Amino acid sequence: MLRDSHPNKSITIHDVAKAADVSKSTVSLVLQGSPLIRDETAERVREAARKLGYVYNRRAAELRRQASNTVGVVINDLMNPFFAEVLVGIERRLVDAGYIVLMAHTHESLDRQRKVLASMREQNAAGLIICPAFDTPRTLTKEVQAWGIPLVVMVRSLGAGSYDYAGSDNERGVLLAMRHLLARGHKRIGFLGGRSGVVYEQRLRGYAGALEEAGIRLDERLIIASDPSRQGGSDAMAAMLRIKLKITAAVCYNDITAFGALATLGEHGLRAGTDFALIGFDNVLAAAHSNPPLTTVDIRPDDLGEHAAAALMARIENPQLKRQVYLAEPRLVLRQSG
Amino acid sequence: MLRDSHPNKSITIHDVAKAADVSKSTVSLVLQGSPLIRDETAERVREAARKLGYVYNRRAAELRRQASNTVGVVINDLMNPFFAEVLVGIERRLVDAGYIVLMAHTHESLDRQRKVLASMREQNAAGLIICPAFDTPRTLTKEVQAWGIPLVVMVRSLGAGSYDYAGSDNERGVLLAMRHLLARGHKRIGFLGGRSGVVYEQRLRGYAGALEEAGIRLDERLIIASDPSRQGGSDAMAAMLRIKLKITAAVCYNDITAFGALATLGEHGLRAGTDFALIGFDNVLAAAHSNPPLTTVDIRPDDLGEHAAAALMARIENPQLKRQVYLAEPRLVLRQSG
DNA sequence: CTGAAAGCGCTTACAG
DNA sequence: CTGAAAGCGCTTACAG
Repeated sequence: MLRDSHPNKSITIHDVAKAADVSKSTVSLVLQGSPLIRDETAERVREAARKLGYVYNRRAAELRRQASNTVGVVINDLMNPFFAEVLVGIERRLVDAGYIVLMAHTHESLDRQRKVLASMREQNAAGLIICPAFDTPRTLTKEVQAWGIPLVVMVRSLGAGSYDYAGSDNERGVLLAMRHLLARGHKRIGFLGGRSGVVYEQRLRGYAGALEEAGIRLDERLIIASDPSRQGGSDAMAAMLRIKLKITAAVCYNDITAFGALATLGEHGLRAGTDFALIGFDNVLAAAHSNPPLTTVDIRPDDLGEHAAAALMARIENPQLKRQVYLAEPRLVLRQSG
Repeated sequence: MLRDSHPNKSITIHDVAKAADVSKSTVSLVLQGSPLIRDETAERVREAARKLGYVYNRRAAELRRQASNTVGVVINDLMNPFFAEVLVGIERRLVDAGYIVLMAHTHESLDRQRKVLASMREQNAAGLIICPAFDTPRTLTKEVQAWGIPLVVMVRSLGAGSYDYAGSDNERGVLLAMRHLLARGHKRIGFLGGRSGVVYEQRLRGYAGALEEAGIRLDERLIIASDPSRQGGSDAMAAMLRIKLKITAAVCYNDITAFGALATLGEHGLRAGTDFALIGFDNVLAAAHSNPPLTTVDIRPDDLGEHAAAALMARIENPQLKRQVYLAEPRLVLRQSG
């Protein structure tokens, strides 16, 4: 069987050199497209390489050059389409620039996060993009920087510090959503889902700010915490309906909690947009096709990923760069739910 | 700034050896936990390594050992949560076994697929898991095998051949869904969404088979093709409602097309489960929380990913293994939509 | 324009 | 139990 023979595993520039009757150096130079080599020689070398089925061993080259073209990206919740879309953006930008991505999923496990980070370090990653798991110690950024590896933190800020960051203006996003609801005459507006973490706090701040702006006193009972998941959103909406506080609208922690809320509304014979106004956050692809389509705060997830990647590459290019921060400017997308 | 000094980049076993006053060989042996080294010496070496902040350079080791602990996985549609879940399963299994994953996204682009595959080859991947982009030539498996790289194809079969494969019994899945609908008395059942590809053909075969089993003539007009996306499902459902053929139920190409269909139904004031019976395929996480919750064919996406990973590792261990095929056994999950 | 030599950070026979 | 030497597949001064 072909796969047993590993036919090309043993073919190196040395073999190509012999075949083309030149030195290893010449082969290497040709491979790098160096203008130092005469066209005729170069062609002969390329021909030999082709004929032998030579495969460049990039890792060997990188070892020698003390370089790396792999970037590690660690995601903690790929089941949330938001992160899948961010990842797509990151990957696209990185691959276009000639990098290749080492991807790891932590499932919010600090332990796993620690392990994959160490692993990526051993793999000599040129840089790291990480959305930290919940409860990640803030010292993480300093730690990674001490490793000498360029880092960009995304989505979940890790507090003050001199690390690069790509996220969104969460406070303003919720503020926009709230203003919209307020302008439509809603008085009793809930904040649905989510429970903790910086993102949660920032979004909640937007909620509080909008209320204050409108001169409405914040009623703690209208803030219904839950897991930041579909199930959580579903449960939170059930709780909201149960407490009967004449809530007529809600902004959700994120789109997936909103989807869960939509499901619960449906089970109660209610429809967002007519019986209740519901707004999500993120604008994942699915938001345009939920039932009903979700009004939400758009922070362009894939674009966010691209910015994270761009920041990392800039940092790799120039470690001296001053702190880079990308904050997606939120934009309210009106659809049918609210 | 710390990141500029790359403090550990230069520390090698050579430095550790000097510090511990032993040879490089000894350090290497200690790092590998060899029993050949006296405890006392080993401890001294470990201490020195710790003190110096030594980081193992796995790639150098792999170059020397002609080994690799990275596995490439190429996905073509990460925006479909099905693939995100499959990827999670793959990653989990692989990382648990000590591998690290190189991940690439092709967006159904053959060109990109070719590039990332070549890139993974240069990176000396120990194996490859790929869900081929649409229209991938069937020769791909032979090509990759000729590279000497263990391969498992997932989800989209590439025809007959001696490659390892992880997918699902699509025909039977749809058959189960159809039988359920038929048993509920539906006569005019549509097949919604999707357009081409093996998976499409297999699922359609299940549709046709069930009809035949029930003695119902297949009416081509009830097969409404579309993009295999939410938008496609939405459009397909709109078309289905337009043609007024008294269709009372449908099975969808997959869950995301079903989600789109749900949205269209909602826009028409209809609700799946009462006004129309709708069944999806895949059972992505979101299916449990759509509005209404989606009855669907469960093929346990993350489990499928784990099986793909397991098959690859088995192949890496033993290239002589006979062909491995994992076909997820579909199971109908009854929820509210149908 | 091209070749010989050294070296990237490891491991692995081979001695002793 | 430990060390000296060779080598994995490359690149890069340095000669010529």
